[in-house]
Amino acid sequence: MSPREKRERLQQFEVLCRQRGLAITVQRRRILELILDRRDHPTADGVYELASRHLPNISRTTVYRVLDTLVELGVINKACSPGAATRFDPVTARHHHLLCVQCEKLIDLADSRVDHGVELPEVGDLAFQIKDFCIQFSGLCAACRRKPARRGAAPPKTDRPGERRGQC
Amino acid sequence: MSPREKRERLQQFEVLCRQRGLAITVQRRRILELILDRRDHPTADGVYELASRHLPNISRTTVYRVLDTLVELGVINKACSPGAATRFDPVTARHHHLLCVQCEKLIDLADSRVDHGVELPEVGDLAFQIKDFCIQFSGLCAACRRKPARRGAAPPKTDRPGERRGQC
DNA sequence: CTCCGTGCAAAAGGTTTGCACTGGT
DNA sequence: ACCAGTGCAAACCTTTTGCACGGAG
Repeated sequence: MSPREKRERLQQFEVLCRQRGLAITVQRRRILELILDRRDHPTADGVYELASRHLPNISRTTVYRVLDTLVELGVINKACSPGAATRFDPVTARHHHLLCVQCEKLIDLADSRVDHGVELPEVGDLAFQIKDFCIQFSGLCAACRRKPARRGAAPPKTDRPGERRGQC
Repeated sequence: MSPREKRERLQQFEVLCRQRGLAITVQRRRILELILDRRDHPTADGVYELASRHLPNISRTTVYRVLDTLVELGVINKACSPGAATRFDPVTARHHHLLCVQCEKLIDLADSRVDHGVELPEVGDLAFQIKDFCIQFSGLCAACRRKPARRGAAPPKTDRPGERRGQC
């Protein structure tokens, strides 16, 4: 990530913290910086490794908690693992998923019109051989739309379209 | 799933087992049946719960092993969790992922042309409010294309396109 | 009859929680 | 000075592994 973009992201992070009354601690700042420098989707443990170099006394617990916070602020995203445990799907034909970002319910979507427009990307330079794809739509399920908010989460903001909430 | 389709799937399962010299055990058959009846993406533990009703002495270990086997046979799919641990992504703008089904490397794909064709599905009946989406392309990364196969996996079959290998 | 598959127990990750102390605000 | 945030340890949950027995081929 470019130094300029990185600076902007850090600034955005501080603004969000102040908005929500969250402290801007060394740990939060440093961990965010570390992740912004990465393009390889580190695991929590990987982040801990990296963070340890800068903050020798940091604990894994803190790393987990900070990552959670950063995800809630929306400055980073979780990749994969909507729930803790792996889930299994009897449908092996191509289909897509609706993931509720609140209760993490996973719903099959058998609408084949959806993916007709998807063109396989050109990945010649990556030498990646694509075999299939799956689209994950994220949002709120019927039940969660009725419930106002979840514990500890931000107050219900206006739903700016384009705002990123899902994880993938 | 319709009784007819279910019967077909079970038959396909038995054929695949015989092809690969795998035993058709009560546990494998029953667990497959259970999952075919579900549309709610049960976790391994959920499957264990269900299976326990029919096979009181079954162990969690077996459930895990059977699920693995069924996924390798291709009669069910894993949903989510390419790796054991959650991974974090500094990129919060919409982008997509290339997932290597062998080494489980996750690569960002910033090709916005890809998703221009995606039309949001009609989910009025589900009352699901879609906020965003993410496409996961699965296949083989450059490194794994060079390596022949992985431990214990099926021998390198011809790559029929349309064959489903990825998990999502 | 021969192994593959199972069950049990124990270990190995990954993540969360309770509690006391420390450092931002 | 107050309280959110941290560090430590222990608990917890999910998954994997080693080993001996039993049943499918």
